[in-house]
Amino acid sequence: MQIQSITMDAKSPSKRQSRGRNPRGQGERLREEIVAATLRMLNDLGDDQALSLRAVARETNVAATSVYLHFPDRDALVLAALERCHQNLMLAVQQAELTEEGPVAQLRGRTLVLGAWAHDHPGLYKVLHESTLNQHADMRFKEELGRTTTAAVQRCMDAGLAPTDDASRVALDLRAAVHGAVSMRVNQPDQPWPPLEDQIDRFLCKLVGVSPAPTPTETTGE
Amino acid sequence: MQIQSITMDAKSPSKRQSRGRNPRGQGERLREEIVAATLRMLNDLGDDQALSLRAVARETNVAATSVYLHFPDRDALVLAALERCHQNLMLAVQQAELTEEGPVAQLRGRTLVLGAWAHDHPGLYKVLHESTLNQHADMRFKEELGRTTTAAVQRCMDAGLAPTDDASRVALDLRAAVHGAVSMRVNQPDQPWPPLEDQIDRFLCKLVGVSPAPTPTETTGE
DNA sequence: CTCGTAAGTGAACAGCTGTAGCGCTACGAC
DNA sequence: GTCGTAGCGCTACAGCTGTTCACTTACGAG
Repeated sequence: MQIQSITMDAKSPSKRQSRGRNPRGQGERLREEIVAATLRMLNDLGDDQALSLRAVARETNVAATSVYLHFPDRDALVLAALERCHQNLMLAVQQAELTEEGPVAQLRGRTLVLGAWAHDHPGLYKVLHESTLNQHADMRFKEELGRTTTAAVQRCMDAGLAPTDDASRVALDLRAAVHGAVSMRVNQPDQPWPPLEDQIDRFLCKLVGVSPAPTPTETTGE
Repeated sequence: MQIQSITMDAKSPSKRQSRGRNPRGQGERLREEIVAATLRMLNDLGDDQALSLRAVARETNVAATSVYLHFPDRDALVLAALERCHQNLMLAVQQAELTEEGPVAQLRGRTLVLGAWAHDHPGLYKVLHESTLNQHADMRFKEELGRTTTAAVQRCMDAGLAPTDDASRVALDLRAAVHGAVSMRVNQPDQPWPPLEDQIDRFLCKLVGVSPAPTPTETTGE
């Protein structure tokens, strides 16, 4: 039903502020603007296939062909944006890990921040983890998330704060559960979901076997 | 100026088998064929936005305009197909539930079948649960899945086979975890995932608190 | 056989898309 | 002041899309 042909050309009245060209040697700045616009639009759309190179160019106040000065084609643009996007996410997660003390609080912190990030950037979360790009493009950079999660779980086990087990398997279970909880909320934002924090704490408790911070009941002393 | 009627559509060699029109009163049969083609293509694409009405018409060997005899517009077509798709899924789940005995086996059976269905129809699973249609269209028919899952969990609790708790909350946790596990596999099919069955059994055990059938290790003697 | 009508077509409109090739223009070293 | 070139724009092509309207064909009741 949605009409998306709003005739946004608007060529006559407020055509384009021409954006002023960058000074010599600073041509790479346009690349940054394009990536930023791409991320904004991908977040709004929640689907990479729906993003057109021309729309990105319009949003950047630039001719469509100027995008080709920095990216060989549309797919390369989207991929570059997603790689930057993933970097941002990993940075947030790592920062959360650094500000917490103790392996359990660190695992909990990084997981909560991941949930919060998804809540703040639902469209990007969708594109990053649920777009068909995952099947057709090389997104190996995403493996980092799996590795660091496993490491965080392993640290809990090493400290005796979680029952020793196959850390990568436990981490996978946790990741799946959290991704599922986040995905449901991202895809059906109007549903009356209970607090994500509580759900994550339950997953940490039941799947990993740690007792999340506030009430530090001892684990079974061994 | 330019004459643009050069395209010609490849009319001569292998255009269309004409499909033969339906007998009087059987016009609804085309509707079935169109829905079936839509589901096939959605499963291949894994994204509703990528499906074009014209492509569906081509796949059905029918003129594009003939689709409008049965659906008011493209979105209505996709929605009708997804509703049928959901019916099929629910049918499979309910059948699995009927062939099992005992609340735990039933809960396990329905969950495993859901996972198997997603494995067999990855694209449809994506469209059904992860497409942007969820945000823009009315897909309330999906609520059925939540209700029946909660009911299945409740039956386990009532039978004393799972610790009594808020059944809808436990069911939501289970659903989230399973959806996450399935979603990761569907979106990155080339990753080396461990068996889904085992993961589901762990979720049933750790999140719901039941002990899945085959190896009947006793619950902690009480 | 006649003929209303159910079933399906064809052409056209207005818009969108990715991409190629060539053209411009203003900055800044000289 | 000159002038190479970095930084970007314009036009065009070939193709796709959803949707509308007028049109045809063939079935089957009478």
